Amino acid sequence: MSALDTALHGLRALIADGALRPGDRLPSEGELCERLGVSRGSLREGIRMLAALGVLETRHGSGSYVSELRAADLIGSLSLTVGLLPMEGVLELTELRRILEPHAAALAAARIDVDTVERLSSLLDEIEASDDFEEHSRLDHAFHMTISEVAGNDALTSLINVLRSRSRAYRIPNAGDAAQLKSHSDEGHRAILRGLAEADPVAASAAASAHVAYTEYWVRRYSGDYVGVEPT
Amino acid sequence: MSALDTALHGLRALIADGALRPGDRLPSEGELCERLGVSRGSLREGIRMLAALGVLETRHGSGSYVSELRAADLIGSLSLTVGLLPMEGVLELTELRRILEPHAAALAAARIDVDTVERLSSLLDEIEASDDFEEHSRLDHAFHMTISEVAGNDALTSLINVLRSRSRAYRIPNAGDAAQLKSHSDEGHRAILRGLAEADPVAASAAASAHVAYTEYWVRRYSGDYVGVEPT
DNA sequence: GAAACACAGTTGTCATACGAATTTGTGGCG
DNA sequence: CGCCACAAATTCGTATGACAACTGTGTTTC
Repeated sequence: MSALDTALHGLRALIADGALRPGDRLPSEGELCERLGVSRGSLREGIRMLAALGVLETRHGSGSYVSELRAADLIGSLSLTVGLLPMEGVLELTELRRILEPHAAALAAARIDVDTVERLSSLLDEIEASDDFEEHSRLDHAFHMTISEVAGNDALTSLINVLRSRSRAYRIPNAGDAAQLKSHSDEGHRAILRGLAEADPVAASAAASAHVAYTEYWVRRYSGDYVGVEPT
Repeated sequence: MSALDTALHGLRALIADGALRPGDRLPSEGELCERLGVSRGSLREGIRMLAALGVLETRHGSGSYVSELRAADLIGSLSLTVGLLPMEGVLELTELRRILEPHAAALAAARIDVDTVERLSSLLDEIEASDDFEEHSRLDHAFHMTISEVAGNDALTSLINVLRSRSRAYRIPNAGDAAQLKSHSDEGHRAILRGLAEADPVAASAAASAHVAYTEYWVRRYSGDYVGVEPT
């Protein structure tokens, strides 16, 4: 077993066994080196790996701490890497969105309150008025994230966030296509909001499903492997 | 910007910009240190972080390589950490399973062939005959993974695998409860398989949904926050 | 009481050295 | 020529020492 494995599994075991709980501070690097029998370099590599996965957080001059170990945070650690996926991988993720986003919309429809509906509505006003790509992307993201937050499952929200972060990065080069996409997207948003406002999970879910499917259509179209007819 | 950030973002940029593609070997650590202007220690910490996230793979004496960057692999990197989640987090994940597994079952029902149905059936024979916890757990896992593989989306399979790996770890201490769980679980498996064999997505999905819900019932029951009546 | 300071403890970074594994080059042999 | 054995070079793995940067705390000073 390599020194790195020793450090990694040693640290993980400290948490798994309950010796270290969320929020706790780890012993200093020097002490951990002695206890685990590895050099400081190997130990630090192990700490970094767990930090990359969202399990540990290190503060310069203070120490390393066990994170709160929320499912949403661990899932969120993927956001650093999904941006590296090639196009084929993005389609797999879009399929996951097609499952999760309608579900989130249905849950949200059952739980949403009037104030949130109002906030989403004014968000759509802004979106429709915006013609700057960056701003539009930001507002669009806020709209969808608000919905999944209302759904009430943080892990679900985080997962949707990770999945969306990838498709969101694309900018449609053709101006005509971009305008068509925006127009259709605006309609889709209104349809989702109608479902939410009427507390109709089926309608909200169906609208969200159509919305993701439309996104997927454009991803396929620009990734070159599109086969079929244009969506209506 | 810290040296570690420099190394991490430098490496990530090499991949994001296309200078390094899946399968490529990275320049040696010495050369990367010069190019990025950081020490070998800091560089290695960056490499380890990307390795933990499934983006890089290092082979002793040979070099570091860009992974295939499959969505399934990146998602699979979570399996090291989900085992550390406290019980509340597990319930969030079970809710995700309640969304994903029925969907996978529905997809599988539309795509499954006779041979696979036969294989699943004999797998269930083994499961029902088994009374060893470890073996039962392994076979149960094989049954569910086969279904999600048939569904045809590797990212979905990997995600379900990660989510299941957590709930699977629990052993029901009470012998009577364990027997009841197994009996009910066996029935659920047969119901799912019937849906698959009849190529009935709705039936398969409903059976999978009930199966996950039953698991969730036991998780809640043993985590102490169960409120409600027993499932039928 | 509040601000400024000094100090100990901790992580961040670098440089160097050597061990361990792989890859490559080389020479000899059939 | 093809193949094998062996040595050399390359590369990652690990350890050590040193110092900078930062944090938290207690103390001094006004």
